[in-house]
Amino acid sequence: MVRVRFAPSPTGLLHIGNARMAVFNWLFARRHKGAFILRIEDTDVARSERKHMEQLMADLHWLGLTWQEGPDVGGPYGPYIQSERLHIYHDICRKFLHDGLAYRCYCTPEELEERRQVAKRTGKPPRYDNRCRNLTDEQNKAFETSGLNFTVRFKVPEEFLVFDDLIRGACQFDMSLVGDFVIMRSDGTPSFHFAVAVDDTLMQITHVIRGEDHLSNTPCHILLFHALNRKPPQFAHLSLTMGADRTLLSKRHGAFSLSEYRKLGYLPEALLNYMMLLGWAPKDKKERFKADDVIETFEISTMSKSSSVFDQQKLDWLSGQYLREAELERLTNLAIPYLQAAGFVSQDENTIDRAKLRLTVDTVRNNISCMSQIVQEVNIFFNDIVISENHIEFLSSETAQSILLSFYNEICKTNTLSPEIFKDTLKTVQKETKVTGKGLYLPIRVALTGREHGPELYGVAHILGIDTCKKRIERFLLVKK
RNA sequence: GCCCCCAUCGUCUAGUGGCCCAGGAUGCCAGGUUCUCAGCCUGGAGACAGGGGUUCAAAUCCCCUUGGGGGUACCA
Repeated sequence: MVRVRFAPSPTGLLHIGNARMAVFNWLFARRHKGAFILRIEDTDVARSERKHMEQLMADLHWLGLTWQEGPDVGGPYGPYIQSERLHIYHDICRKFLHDGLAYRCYCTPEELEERRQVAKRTGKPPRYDNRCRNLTDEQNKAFETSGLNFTVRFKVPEEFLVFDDLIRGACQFDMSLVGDFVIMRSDGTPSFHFAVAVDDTLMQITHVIRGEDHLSNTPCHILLFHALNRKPPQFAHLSLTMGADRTLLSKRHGAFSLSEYRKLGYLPEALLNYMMLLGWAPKDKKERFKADDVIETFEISTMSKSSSVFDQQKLDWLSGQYLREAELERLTNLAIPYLQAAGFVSQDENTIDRAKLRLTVDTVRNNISCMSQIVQEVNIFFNDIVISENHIEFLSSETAQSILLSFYNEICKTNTLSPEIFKDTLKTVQKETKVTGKGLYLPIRVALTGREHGPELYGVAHILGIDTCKKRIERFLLVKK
């Protein structure tokens, strides 16, 4: 059975780059009818926070991902939070020490740093020189009794290590270039490498799907799997996602967090679709698809090896497509908080004119790429309009006045202003005034909205309703008198 | 510095030796849709990083260069 995991560290908001890793793990698990596991890697005590973990899970759920095992749902291989697994790492570390796979290192961070600098200056690889590996018994005893802090380092054999990456094929590393690395810090917490290998072993992970930034760490992990007596899982290193500036998308880019997109009112399925398009393309070349549509055909080996740039414009296009197709009722509900925040509709949802709201959302959905943008679009429907001096002058002209008057007389003959009636009305006005095109529409648009641009006029008139339309026209009929 | 990975339109990609003087999408430009912005429709410009090989034939295979990214921590 396939078992994969997404293992974020709760040190901030989940950004698109990491979320994408979760998506492909999830997709892979579904493709192979396996389990998707969420594990929280919070061994970096200084930067990890519980609220981040909760936010992260909420964001993932919002995206539509579900996991079979994790901190919130439990599972047979828990706990799923590394800070709650400390005793496990200690036990295994002790065993490593006992079996001679690891040793205590008494070098201080300052000493290490200095030696690194020296190595760099002399053009040598700045790796740990393994000096504590060969401490004599006397030296070890002396250190032990001195009560000095120590780390535990893993003995890295000097060998060539080759492994097959599902995406990149054969990758090989010369381990003589890698120093003995720390598996247990002096404060008793495990290092990332150690915790990962231990957890992936104990949690029976079969496939490790993660970012390419871990590629060079992989040989270290493989060594640890061997030490743990376990066949290493299969690896698949996905290309990374960059920002428009071609630097790695990171937590520093707050705007690229899942939470941010959620707040802006992007539809989760649109974002999910876009993320799947980064580094992968479906066989049929259709760019709009649901995860369900591609489950059967998804092959991780076909994923791109090169990194990709996150393209906000394409996301916006895709998001717009989804907005156009989404169920109106859903969009209306989604719109309400934004309109409330802008003061356009009441805080009390029961008093909101939903019919009008639905119509409004339906009219402007073509003009926006995420729901928060609705605020700029709908001002004219909820506020009294302000007409500039220029526009007053414009509407005072003889032709403008004749158009407005004709239009006014026509709408007085009816009691609703559906799009059809509006179009018929304009035809009549056109015949009467002999004005067509822009000359015909613009005066009415300006009188009705105070703007020269906006959504389709017939839609605007419909939402405004006949009474408001009359009132707004009346204001300018007075101009002439 | 050293190690590793990568390299097709601005961007995301299709392409696994002949179907490719390279296809799609987005973005951009133009025209259309009896108003505008947008949307939609139609059309257009736009790429195999460079140099060597291998081969009857190379975007596709090999080598070098260049460029980009990652790693080289008691971060993950």
